[in-house]
Amino acid sequence: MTTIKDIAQAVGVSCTTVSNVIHGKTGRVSAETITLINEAIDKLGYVPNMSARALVSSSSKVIGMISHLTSNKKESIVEDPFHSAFIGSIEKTLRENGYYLMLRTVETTSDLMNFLHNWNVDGLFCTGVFQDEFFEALTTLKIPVVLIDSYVSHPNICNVGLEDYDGGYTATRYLIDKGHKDIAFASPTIKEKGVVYERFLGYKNALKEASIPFRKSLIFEQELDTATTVELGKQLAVRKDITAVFATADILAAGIMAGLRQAGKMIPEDISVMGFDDINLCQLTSPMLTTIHQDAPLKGKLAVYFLMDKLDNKPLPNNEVILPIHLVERESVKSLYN
Amino acid sequence: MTTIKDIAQAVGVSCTTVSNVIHGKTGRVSAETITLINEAIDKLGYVPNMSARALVSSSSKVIGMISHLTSNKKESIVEDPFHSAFIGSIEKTLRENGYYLMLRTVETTSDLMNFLHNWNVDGLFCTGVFQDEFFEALTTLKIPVVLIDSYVSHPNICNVGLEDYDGGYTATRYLIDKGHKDIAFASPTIKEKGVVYERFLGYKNALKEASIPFRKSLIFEQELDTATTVELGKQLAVRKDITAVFATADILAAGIMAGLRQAGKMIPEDISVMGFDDINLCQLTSPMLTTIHQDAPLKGKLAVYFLMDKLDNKPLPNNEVILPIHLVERESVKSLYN
DNA sequence: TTGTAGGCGTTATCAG
DNA sequence: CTGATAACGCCTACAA
Repeated sequence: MTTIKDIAQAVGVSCTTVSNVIHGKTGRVSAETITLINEAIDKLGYVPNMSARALVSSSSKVIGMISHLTSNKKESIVEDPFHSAFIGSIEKTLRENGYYLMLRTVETTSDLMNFLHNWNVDGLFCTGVFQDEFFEALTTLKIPVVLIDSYVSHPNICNVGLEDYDGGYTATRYLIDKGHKDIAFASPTIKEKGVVYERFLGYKNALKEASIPFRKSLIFEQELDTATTVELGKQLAVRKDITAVFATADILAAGIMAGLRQAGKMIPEDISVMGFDDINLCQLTSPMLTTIHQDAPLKGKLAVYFLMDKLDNKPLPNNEVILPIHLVERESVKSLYN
Repeated sequence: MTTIKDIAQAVGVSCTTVSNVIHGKTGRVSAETITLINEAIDKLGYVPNMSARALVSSSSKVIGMISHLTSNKKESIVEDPFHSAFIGSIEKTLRENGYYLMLRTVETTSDLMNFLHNWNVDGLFCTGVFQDEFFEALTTLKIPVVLIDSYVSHPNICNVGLEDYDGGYTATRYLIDKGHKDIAFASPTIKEKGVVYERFLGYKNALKEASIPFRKSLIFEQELDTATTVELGKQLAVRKDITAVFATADILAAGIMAGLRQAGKMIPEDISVMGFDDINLCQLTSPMLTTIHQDAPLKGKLAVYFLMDKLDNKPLPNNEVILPIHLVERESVKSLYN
């Protein structure tokens, strides 16, 4: 392990000078010394020790990506096929900016606090946070926090989100335009201030606009694991009063399609299905899934830019970015007007 | 930030004593002091500063999960739907053992070295490493390295793998038993000492055992992105000399099925398809995909156990774990004997 | 049973 | 232009 001291000795200067050169505080160092030092750094293979830096500067270059494990749910953030798509993007962008990514699952608020203190974490990403005690804790932090896919807002906190309401509206409206009136809404638990809630609102409003009465009996909330979603599909198959299903996630939609098929239904002939996210899966199902597209890598990138700006204390016009969605028409929806 | 010093002052003892209590070196501390210290720790909310510890102890509790970006490929580890499945498992197990996970993509060997030195990284996970300069670098490290899904071995390095040969053999054998003789093999580039190579060997040997001549023209190597895999399916559709396809990854198999279908082929009536991995997707395609199952979370867990043992300097009987595979029969393969 | 002191690698402050 | 020196929080001999 080459240290600053080693470089200093090799060149015959003090640690201070070396440190200054490393940090480009080159104003008061002779050009000659600079090259000498840089050569030594190359030759001896000096690499900064981040722990030492963190210790002395109270900035660690560590960014945490937090997965908040509520209650009994055992799955962590990376297991969600959609979220995992932008973690790669986040790591990349972070790296390009000289930061390091720690993945961490926390169960309680104090788990989080401990983690933060352990490493002097500089900033945080969290997904799927709701209005609860955990969120309250987040707002009290003195480090920048970027929430992804959350509908809780606070002056201390940035949000990177999606036109979820629009997504829900667009999807439902599309089904209505195709002549559907009996449209089921399938999703994980609809929590207030959550993404799903917004999409639900979009669904409801599209219905309302078309003067289609909202029916509670067409709302299906359940977990996203394959077995459950397939089961839901089977359940839906016996309902005579449904011509279309809008699922708020592609994996959910795909599971429903599988269940429907297993129950002998044809898609879209017997029943139409729409998804949300536009993950690869949409092009692999049969029929291919019509869905609402969102750009996961871009989301990750923007989240990082946001965090970087906050870390640089740049004044931000607002603390929210909303990414657009658009509909991708494939084969899983049938027009009733034929 | 409460420090050890604060605790010491609060209780009226020295830092040493506090440190000793924290580390359970309780042999030479009075019971009374111990409780006093523990109370203070609770009350003042002391959390160890890992940077400081790392600095002084040359062990950082940081474990790196390395994604090696070869050449022009831009995708990182977490974007692979299969690999991402066990990162969650790795983080969890690591956390339970007091370690922290840093995700990092490196392009060159020196990227890796820098990262390692930056944080005094205690141990490493890498996936998909081949016999190359990067691997050579790995073998020279003084920290434990656990390779996942790699067929390069070295005394300094641990491997967590799969019965890949067996998987290839079992899949092919299954197809043969169903009466297939013209079996295509689809995979990413077959690199020597890679997982895919082993599966390929299994394929070849199953053929040989059944006295079916190996034909180079039935081997298809390409990228795993959706567009390419679908394209391959279409390509396969026009080949009259193929009755079955064995794909070394479910995403590949699913893409092929989609392409086949788009070209008007029925699965498994016209052509049978087998996958590998048994990800959720297998139950969502139509028909559901017959595949070779492997246990991703277990793989992650075992990888961590391996690393922990190495870090504890436990003598290991051998530096390799091979997880078993088994065939999962679904609907994508047709018997030719009907 | 407990305390003192030195040092890990770095940066910042303040002199020269 | 450059160099001591202290400090960050922690651990570990060694002393007491």
